[in-house]
Formats: sequence, structure tokens, C-alpha cells
Amino acid sequence: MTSSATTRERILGAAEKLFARRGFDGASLRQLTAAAGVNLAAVNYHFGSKERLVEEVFRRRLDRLNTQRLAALDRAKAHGEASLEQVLDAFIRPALEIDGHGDGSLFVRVLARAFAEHDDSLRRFLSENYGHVMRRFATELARLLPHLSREELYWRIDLMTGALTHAMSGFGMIRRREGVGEAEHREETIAHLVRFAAAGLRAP
Amino acid sequence: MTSSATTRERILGAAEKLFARRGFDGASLRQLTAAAGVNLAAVNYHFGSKERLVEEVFRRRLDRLNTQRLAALDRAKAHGEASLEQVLDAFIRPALEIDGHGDGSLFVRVLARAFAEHDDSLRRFLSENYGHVMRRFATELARLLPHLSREELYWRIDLMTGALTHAMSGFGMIRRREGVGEAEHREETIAHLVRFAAAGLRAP
DNA sequence: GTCTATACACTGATAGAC
DNA sequence: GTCTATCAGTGTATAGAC
Repeated sequence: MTSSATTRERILGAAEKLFARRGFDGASLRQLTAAAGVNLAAVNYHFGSKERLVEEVFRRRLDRLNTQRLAALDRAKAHGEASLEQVLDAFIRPALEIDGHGDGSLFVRVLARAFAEHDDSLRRFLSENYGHVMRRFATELARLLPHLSREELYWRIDLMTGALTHAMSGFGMIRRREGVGEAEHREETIAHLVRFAAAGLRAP
Repeated sequence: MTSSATTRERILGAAEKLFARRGFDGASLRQLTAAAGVNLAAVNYHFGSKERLVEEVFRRRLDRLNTQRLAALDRAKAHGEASLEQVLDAFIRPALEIDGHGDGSLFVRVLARAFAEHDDSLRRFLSENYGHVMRRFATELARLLPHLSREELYWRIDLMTGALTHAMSGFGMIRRREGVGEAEHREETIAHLVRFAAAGLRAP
């Protein structure tokens, strides 16, 4: 249990980095275990399969992301009702503020890619870990947009999610203009996303 | 040239079906060539690599899709200026109306998946084949939304594209409600997409 | 030109020795 | 827990048949 924990962590660290840089299929277990300095078979011993390793990499980050999103929502509602823009900010900001060990923005890309992929098992896993957060925000949005039917609302949320996912997957890449710092770039991105999503959701 | 054409076509047909059902990495060349009734090596002979085969599958459809989108835009402008909703309809409708040989909706999923993936070489290919269409629509949108800066407009178009891509990737899947026909479902989808995108683009 | 058989270097997974 | 050896499966390349 003592040495196994460090092996596990070494694998997870190397996996996150390599998955972000080369994609899930692009990063092989042999590259990954070599980078982590562990034996190839250790992955299957500790995680059972490559797919389960992918899920574990996500779980570490998603647990924290979900917590931060809900906390941000609570904070927005602390002093009375939250505006639509505040709710959207609470949803978007934590995702763009993820920063692991300098590779945070890379992880955002992986997260977005995973969400965009329609791999059934991975989607199921994400919906299990994401589900309650999405439902919480959906409830909040339903309150703020009473003119929308339930069906219409779900459509809008789905479209909004698509836009955000798409934007997030590009965040941290080429898009950053020259001479613009990381923090400033992030604020710009958040502002654009919130403005677009709010307008789309408010449509008659 | 005579028999090679049928072999080429058989590979392309089987590829489109299998890529749609199992993804690019999920469908192996051995499954694919077995389904097409051709030899494994025929893929490399006719296309050079699996990646190039993927591109060819797209090119067949995209050429037609691009033409239809531009034609729809011209039609919308035939009797004077086109509204924002008409421009968006011209962009969205042809994508959802693709119908190859009964597997049209499957191809939409593949197209959306490809667009969502940030594989560099595939993206470059898509932008080369899609580029001029996107620029044409961007010009049209710039005319209809003069209050937006160029930078703001590109942001909005990117977000809109993300939303549409995400929605398209789900089109033809589980989402169709019971008792709703294909045509009716498509009209509903188009209406939702146009409404959301128009509102997002019009945001102040 | 078109097609095929075959081999090569990879992949993820697993059984079994230590 | 860890490691070696080995498995079936993958994309790719090529020599040679027609």
C-alpha cells in the first residue's frame, strides 16, 4: 500500500500530461509507463485497463471542478437572487481556472475532447460524475428563464454546453493573442462565453 | 481503372458506415476491408493510409454539402436582403438534410465528431475544404451584425459553430422523441438551432 | 495498374514467476 | 506489488502475381 500509492500517482501524473498532449489513443501505455518510470503491466494491475485509467485521470479533476462550480453558485446566491450572467459565470469560470501543475489548460482541452467524443462508456462515466451538477444548474436556469418550457430549456442548455465545450477545447491553444497575459486572456474568454450563452438562453 | 473504381467505392462505402458506427479509431482496416469484401492492402494502395481514407470519406460528402450551403445562401438572397435567420437556415439545413444511402444521419455524426476532434492534420484538411464557405457566411453575418467588431464576430461564429456541431453530433441518435417522424424531427432541430444561434449572435 | 499475400513494428492485455 | 514473456490485434510497407 505504501509503494503502490506512489506508483499509482506516478502513472496518473504521466497519464494526464500525455493524454493532454497526444490524446487518448495517441498516448500509448508504453510511452506512458516509460515516462512514469514504472513497468508496463503496472497500469493494468492498478487500474484494470487503459479505459479505467482515463476515467481515474478525470475523476481527480472533476471532483474538484464540480465542487468549485457548486461553491461558486452558492456564493453567487449568497446575497439574494443570482443573475443569469452570475450563474453562467459560476459554471464557466472554474473550468477555465483549472490549473494542475502548470498543465491546467492542457487538461481543459482533454476534458472538452472527452465531452465531445461520443464514446458511450466514457459519456456514461462523465454523466454519472457530472449529472448532479448539471441538474443543479438546470434548476437554477429554469428559475431564471420561466418563459421556457422544460423541453425548450433542455435544448438551450445542450446548445450552450456545446458552445462552451467547443470554446474550452480551444482555450490555451493558438487562440491567445500576442502580448496578452494568461489571466487577461481567461477573463476575455469568460466574458465572451457568458455574453453569448446568456443571449442564447434568453431568446424568446 | 474500371475495376479499381468499384473497389475504391466499396472501401469508401464500408468506411463511411463503420466510421459512423464505431469511430475512426474504433473501426479497424481489417473489419473495414472484410465488410467491403476487398483485400486489406487495397486501402493503402488506393488511399495511401487510413488517415487519407478518412479524408476521402469526408470529401465526397463535404463537396456536396458546401455547394448546397452556398446555393441555399444565394437562394435566400435572391429576393433582396436575407435575414439573420435565413442565413443561419442556409448554413444549418443542408447539414441535417444530408442523406447518403439511408445512412445520412450517421454521417452527420461523423462530421461533427471530426470537427470536435482537435487532431491537427484532420482540422487542417477540413479548414482547407470548408474555409471558403465559412468565409462567405462570415461576410454575410458581418453585414447583418454591423455593431460587432471583427474580433467579436469571429468569437460568436466560433461559439455558434460549437453549438451546432454539438447538436449535430446528437442528431439521429437517441434524441428523437417517440411518435415523431424524421422530417418533423429535423424541422424542430433546425428551428431550435436557428433560434439559439440568432440570439447569441445578436447579443449586444 | 490492380490486387494479394506476407511480414514488420506497434498496441493493450494477461498469465505466471518472483 | 512487481516484472518478464507472450498473446491477439492494429496500421503500414513491400514484393510479386495477374
